[in-house]
Amino acid sequence: MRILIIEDEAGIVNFLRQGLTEEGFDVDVAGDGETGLQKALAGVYDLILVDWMLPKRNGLEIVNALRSANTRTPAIFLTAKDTVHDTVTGLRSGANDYLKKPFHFEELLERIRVQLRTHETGTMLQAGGITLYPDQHEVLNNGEPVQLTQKEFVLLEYLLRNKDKVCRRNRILEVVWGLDAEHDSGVIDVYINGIRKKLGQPSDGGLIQTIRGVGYIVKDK
Amino acid sequence: MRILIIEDEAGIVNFLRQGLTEEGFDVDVAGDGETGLQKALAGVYDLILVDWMLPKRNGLEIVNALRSANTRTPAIFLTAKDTVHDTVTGLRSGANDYLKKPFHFEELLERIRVQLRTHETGTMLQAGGITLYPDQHEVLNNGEPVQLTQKEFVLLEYLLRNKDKVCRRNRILEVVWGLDAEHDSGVIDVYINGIRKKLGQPSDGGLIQTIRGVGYIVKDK
DNA sequence: AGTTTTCTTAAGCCAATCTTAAGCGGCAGG
DNA sequence: CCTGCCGCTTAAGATTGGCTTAAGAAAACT
Repeated sequence: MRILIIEDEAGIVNFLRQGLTEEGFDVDVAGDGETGLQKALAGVYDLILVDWMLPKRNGLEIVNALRSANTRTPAIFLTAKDTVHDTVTGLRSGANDYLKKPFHFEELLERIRVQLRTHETGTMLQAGGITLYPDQHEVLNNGEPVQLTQKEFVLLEYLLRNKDKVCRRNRILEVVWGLDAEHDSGVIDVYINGIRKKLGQPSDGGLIQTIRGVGYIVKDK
Repeated sequence: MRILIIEDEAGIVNFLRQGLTEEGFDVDVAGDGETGLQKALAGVYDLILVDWMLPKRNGLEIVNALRSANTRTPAIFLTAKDTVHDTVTGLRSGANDYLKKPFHFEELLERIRVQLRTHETGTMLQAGGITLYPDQHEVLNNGEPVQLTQKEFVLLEYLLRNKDKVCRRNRILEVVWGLDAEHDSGVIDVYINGIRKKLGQPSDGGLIQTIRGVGYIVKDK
């Protein structure tokens, strides 16, 4: 998720950048209104945090410009202007939220999540060239859609959710097949084989590696 | 625009009701959590204002229940609980905004407008050449009106609201038929078949795709 | 009450999917 | 170097689950 911060006070920028980066966001910064608007218009961001008072162009102008350019990227005002009139003006300009300084980072984070929630394409799991969308029930192999059966899908999803961790055979049986261990009939092997084939992966040294006597592991790289 | 207020303090209720009515909203009130949730689940409101502390069921439970029932009606918390932790919890439960008492009516009004603005897609649902107007109870297939029965309409509406997401059979049964899962008698298939026919869609690879063992998905594009 | 529409149930059919089983081959320990 | 275990691969049989159709039940309308 890419977030653009349009803010000129270095202290706040650093504070935000560090916190958001730690939370796993890609953060980009613009130090004045002009470059901020340019970047925002590019439309590559999932969310924009914008200060009101800025050099060259103020936050209000930026959000107004964005909306009249039909760009719907969610925008949150982050500003010291704290009168009701300011808030109303900010929101009316097309912003999606308005947070008064000083604010708690936790609250900002949650309000960001609210905005991203409505815009979310859903979570996804990735490893190597594989992307799996649980919500869409879809798997892409280097961008190419791959047709997996239900069991194959569930198995691959389990492996991906435990990326870089060993998945023991009995655990897989339990989770995917709902069987107690010691019922190992070799089903897993059949399905691993099927998945590897459909993904064009070798049975040895590929994305899904065999740990003899233990289980399997998906190694991202 | 219909707004539901779930709040037990008469003073606040009157204050809100009067202000919102003057602004042209249709206002409905529930005085406790139980009836509030019932009304909210009906899905006829455009927005819900909810207090946190309520008789019978608190606001948190209400919003949680709404979201897990897949009802996306925007909800705004309106509460005296003002710690950061409360705010975060409220927003995380699925609410769209969180306003601490005491608040200015002007700000509430603007925040309501923000929610209605972003959710204004409610007037119509589209995918492929299909357009569905929930309010008019009308469906167009490439501009040509299509005659759907009540159940067909509700089912298609549900699928379109969850465009590009898998709709699981048990979820469909629950939402459209009000049945608990494990009552799968094959009704869904009959109706999907009917809808596909009326829309001139193939049973395979068309707009409404079957995900074997899971459910259906409407893929736009 | 009669007629028409809509909803639900049931059953047969077929293809996708799952499971089992068996042969093969490599790796590890003796 | 042999032997047994374990995973790979394949194919055949069993099963599931969705599609389709039709007919009876319920609801809506006249």
